[in-house]
Amino acid sequence: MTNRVRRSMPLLPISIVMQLTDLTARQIRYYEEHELIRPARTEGNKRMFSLNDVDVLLEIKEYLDQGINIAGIKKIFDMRVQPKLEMAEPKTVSDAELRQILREEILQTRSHERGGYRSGDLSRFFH
DNA sequence: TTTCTTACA
DNA sequence: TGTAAGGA
Repeated sequence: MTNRVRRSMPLLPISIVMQLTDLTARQIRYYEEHELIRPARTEGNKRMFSLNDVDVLLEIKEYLDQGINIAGIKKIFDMRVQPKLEMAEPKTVSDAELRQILREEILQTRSHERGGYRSGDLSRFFH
């Protein structure tokens, strides 16, 4: 049996994954909704996670700490699976694109966290 | 008891 | 995201 198969084997119930990742059940289910992970289901519809899922969740947590939102994480993960079709200049292009995306996402997140009061001030005059 | 879905705060 | 409700 390959390690690849081993890591993809659904063995953990959500309670264990919660302890392993320090994430709440709510968060884990939320990330599944956004297709960041695809846990298997038992006959009773219970989620069963693989070691692979745990790694992904830990990665998600790190990006979250860095202020990147779900949309940004999705893009990052998509790029990882789809390295890229056309690459005349491999590293150069990929790096530039990744930085570009990360920059946009970070700015987007900041506006979500504290940009509120700015539009709030203006909205008073439109009320 | 644990987990699930849905939905509201 | 947290939490409550109601079912499996």
